[in-house]
Amino acid sequence: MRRHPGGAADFRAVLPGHLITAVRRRGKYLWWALDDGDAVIAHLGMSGQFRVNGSPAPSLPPAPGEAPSVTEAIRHPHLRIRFTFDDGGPDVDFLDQRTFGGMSFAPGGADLPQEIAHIARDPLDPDFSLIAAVAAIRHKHTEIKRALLDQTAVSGIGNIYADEALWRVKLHGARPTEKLTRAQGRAVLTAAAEVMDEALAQGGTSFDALYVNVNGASGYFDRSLAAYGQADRPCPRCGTPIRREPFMNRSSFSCPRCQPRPRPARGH
DNA sequence: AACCACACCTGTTCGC
DNA sequence: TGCGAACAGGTGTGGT
Repeated sequence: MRRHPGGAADFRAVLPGHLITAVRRRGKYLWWALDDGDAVIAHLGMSGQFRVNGSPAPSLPPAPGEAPSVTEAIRHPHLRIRFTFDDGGPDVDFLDQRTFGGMSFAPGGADLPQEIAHIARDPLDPDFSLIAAVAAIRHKHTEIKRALLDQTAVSGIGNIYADEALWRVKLHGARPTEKLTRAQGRAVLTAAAEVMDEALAQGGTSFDALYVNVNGASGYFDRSLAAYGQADRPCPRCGTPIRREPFMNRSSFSCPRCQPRPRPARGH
């Protein structure tokens, strides 16, 4: 509840009596649209997950002094919020190990919460405009990978899918956006959409208990990654060992041969 | 206005 | 064996 004004007590107080009428997303944000026009926003951050109660998870006894939960259901060490419904449906749990994720209540936010309005549509959104996204990226004065991670031109792309998309179109992430051709812009965004499509078909990327669907199942797209996390392993295209470079306090992975660094811009 | 470094987090792995 | 450092990374914020 770090971002919810009023904190946990207020969040708990405003929810009862609402009916969820739709579930929507914008980039990596999700929200429940409520019948009176309000919304319940969620972002999974790095390690957040929604779980439908009854799905397998490591169990833990109630904390000392705490009564057993009403449902006698899963007590998970990273359980942060439990939603119960009076229509008899299963509980929904919000779990988060590293707490980069969170939830908040957004009055009037059913269509699009104002705190999310700056997030662009993602490539899988039915209303995504490739033309507009390419124009927005080329308009920026930065490097292509930074533009991909910045969610205001195109959303939904994180460190993994940025590296995979750049590898597919043979571009180094340090390429300046203002010198990117429209064709290159279209190509990298199309590649990003394809990577995300393929990853979704396999249930997501990480084979790890942190990254699961509402039923607790993990994906296995990590076996298909060409560049990300593949340092010193051969590029699937040319065999050159994949390189790892520090980038914004994290890492970038690329093929030194397929994705040569751009020449440093020369002053005149 | 636009861009960028940084804080926020916890659990795991690595090096000494 | 033990301990601290490094690492994983999305986003809001404050500084430039």
